[in-house]
Amino acid sequence: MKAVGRRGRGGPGAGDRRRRARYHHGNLRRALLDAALALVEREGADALTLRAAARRAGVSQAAPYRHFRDKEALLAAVAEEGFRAMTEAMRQAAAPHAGDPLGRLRACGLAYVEFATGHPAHFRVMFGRVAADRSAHPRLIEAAAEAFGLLVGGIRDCQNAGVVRNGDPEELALCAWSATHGLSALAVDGQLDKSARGLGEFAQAVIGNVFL
Amino acid sequence: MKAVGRRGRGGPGAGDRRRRARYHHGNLRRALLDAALALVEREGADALTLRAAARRAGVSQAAPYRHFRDKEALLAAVAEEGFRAMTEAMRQAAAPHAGDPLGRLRACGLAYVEFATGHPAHFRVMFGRVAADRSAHPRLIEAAAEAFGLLVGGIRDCQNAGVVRNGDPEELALCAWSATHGLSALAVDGQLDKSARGLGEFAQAVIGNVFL
DNA sequence: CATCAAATGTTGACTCTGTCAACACTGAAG
DNA sequence: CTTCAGTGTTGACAGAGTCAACATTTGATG
Repeated sequence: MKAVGRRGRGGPGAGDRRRRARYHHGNLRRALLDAALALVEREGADALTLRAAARRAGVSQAAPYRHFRDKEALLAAVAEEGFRAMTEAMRQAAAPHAGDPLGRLRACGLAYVEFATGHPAHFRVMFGRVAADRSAHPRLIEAAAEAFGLLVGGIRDCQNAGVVRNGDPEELALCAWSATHGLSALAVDGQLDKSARGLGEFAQAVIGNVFL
Repeated sequence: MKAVGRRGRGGPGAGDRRRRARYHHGNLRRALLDAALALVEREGADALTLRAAARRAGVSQAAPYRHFRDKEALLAAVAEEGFRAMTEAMRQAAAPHAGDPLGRLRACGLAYVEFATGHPAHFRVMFGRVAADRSAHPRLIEAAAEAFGLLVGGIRDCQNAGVVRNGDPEELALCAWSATHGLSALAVDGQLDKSARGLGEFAQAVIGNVFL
């Protein structure tokens, strides 16, 4: 009698969890996030729907509300994961260049662009409308700040090492960030078709041009 | 007897058009576009709904389908108008600087950023997902190309006049465009709060930094 | 162990949105 | 005047976000 012998939970094809279907999922929040990530990654940002995520996680349509206040909260969480992943990618790209500040910076910028072009839908969620009031999602802000911090720190290191022209670090950083982000955004929006050959080279050129 | 004596067209409060309400609107396409623009401008991109636009134009929910294949087509038209407006703004900003290529370029870049920050929601529509297949909206592509052409042309002029460092023109143009667009996008997404003081100055700095 | 309260899921319902089919009104051409 | 293409209208359907009411677990407490 422990089986939830109703008429099945939801539509057909909701894969059984191997173990007897439990009423409580155990880690629904994480499962919903994974489902949301998968949806964004494979079907685009428009496919990210609370109901679709719930379906994918094998729960009812209202279940997500126990873990996310509303759709905006899910969006924010997805964006946050994106920033963390991008930060990690930048870190790994910079790692081999210990002792070479400029090399690290270039690698970071390249990783930024590659993350964007490699995960366009996710990138769009990260920088899209996400929320009317971003300040309602402090963890999102923190994650974004960490990514930005990597760039700013890299520039500061370059300046300290004397391999970049002088000037207000904050200002130079903003310049570098703008160039990197702009290139990424334009690439993601498909505005750069004509020069489809080597986006990576362009990225290097853009990054290099900013400092010289 | 000419009066359409039914029970009114649609819900209550559909403002009468001063003249006797006509069954045919006369210029619904334009009215819908204006309604859409107003919605985006005053209530954000999320408020842009086919039904809301129809309501605002005083017609039924299905009427828009006589003028736009689907919501995507309306979105594309809104984006197109945005690009045209931005192009016009850049032209007017550059006008006073005849004979001064660098001045023109700076003015264009500044106008680009100002358009973005002055019409954030509209800017988001212009560069958002808009359509899965952008190539289905040739007029949009054309309008966007015209705007970008202004920037690229301005850079070429600077190079011809020798006021910008040498290098592959295409590459430098992309660099300038990326920096300008990136700054705009970051500003619109609210990532630049800490330095909220003078965005205009930053714009100048970014634009100036790219060339030196 | 028995019990109860907090978590966490489920149903069912409401409203809004995009979209379609069927029908109605209008103006212009014949 | 008749007719027809163009343009609007109603009504309906499915899918989405969200909420209220109810069900099932689980863990703390006696």
